[in-house]
Amino acid sequence: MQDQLSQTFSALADPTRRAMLARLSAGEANVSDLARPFLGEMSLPAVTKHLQVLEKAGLITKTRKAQWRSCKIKGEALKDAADWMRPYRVFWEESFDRLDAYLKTVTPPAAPQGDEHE
Amino acid sequence: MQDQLSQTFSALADPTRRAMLARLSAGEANVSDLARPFLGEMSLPAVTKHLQVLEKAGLITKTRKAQWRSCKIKGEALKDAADWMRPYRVFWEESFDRLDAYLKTVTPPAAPQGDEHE
DNA sequence: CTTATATTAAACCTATTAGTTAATTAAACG
DNA sequence: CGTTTAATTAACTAATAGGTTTAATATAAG
Repeated sequence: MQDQLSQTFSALADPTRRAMLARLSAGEANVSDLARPFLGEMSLPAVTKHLQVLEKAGLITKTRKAQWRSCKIKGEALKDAADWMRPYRVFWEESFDRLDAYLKTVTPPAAPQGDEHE
Repeated sequence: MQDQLSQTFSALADPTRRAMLARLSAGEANVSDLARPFLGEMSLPAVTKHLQVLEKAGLITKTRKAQWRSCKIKGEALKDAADWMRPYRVFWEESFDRLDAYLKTVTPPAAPQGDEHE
């Protein structure tokens, strides 16, 4: 079994599943509701599988109401993923240019002439 | 070929690749440097492949210096991933409980956008 | 009890992924 | 030139992902 973070990123690496999360961000929905936009492109069992991936990744929870399963976003796994990303913000923010210049003084690029590295 | 965001999340869904990015956040490094911590667990070609995944996902760039390839983090793809996540913050912040109660009574004003579905 | 509805499970197929080893390219250097 | 060093490509394998269709389960409703 994969580590939690890998499972989370893996679950997010599919446009169908991201669309499902987007739908769920508007509120709970059962499987049929979530399936509707995709039934032209894939079968219901395929939708079930996508939801199982989301559930195993901890991105949603399902609760049973009669014969319907109501799905709901669960924030923790998303938080863990966002937390992992946070330290990398410096690489896309304006401060990056200064950081980049700094890193070039601390870790100089390999010199062309037989300069050994570490 | 997958959409950009899926490729990015997919690239992040592996602990080896995340460790490589972590190493690169400390500054540029060539393939051998990046490989060193993993050579007990996997071969050099395996490392090359991981770096190719990161490069295709736009998470790093490689520049050639003599016979070394210097790898460097490229922020944009990470930014796109972080941007996708941002609207979901409400689901793991303290305000969530109140927001959740609110969502149950009303159609929400600012739902995160789903992907175009190809 | 029977049937309809909502959802999942089982069995299967194909493409992709992550790894391997062996061979190849490319540059630097004696 | 021939060798060493850095890294990639090629060819292969095993496991996983994402889809299918058919069958099963569980609840509600007649």
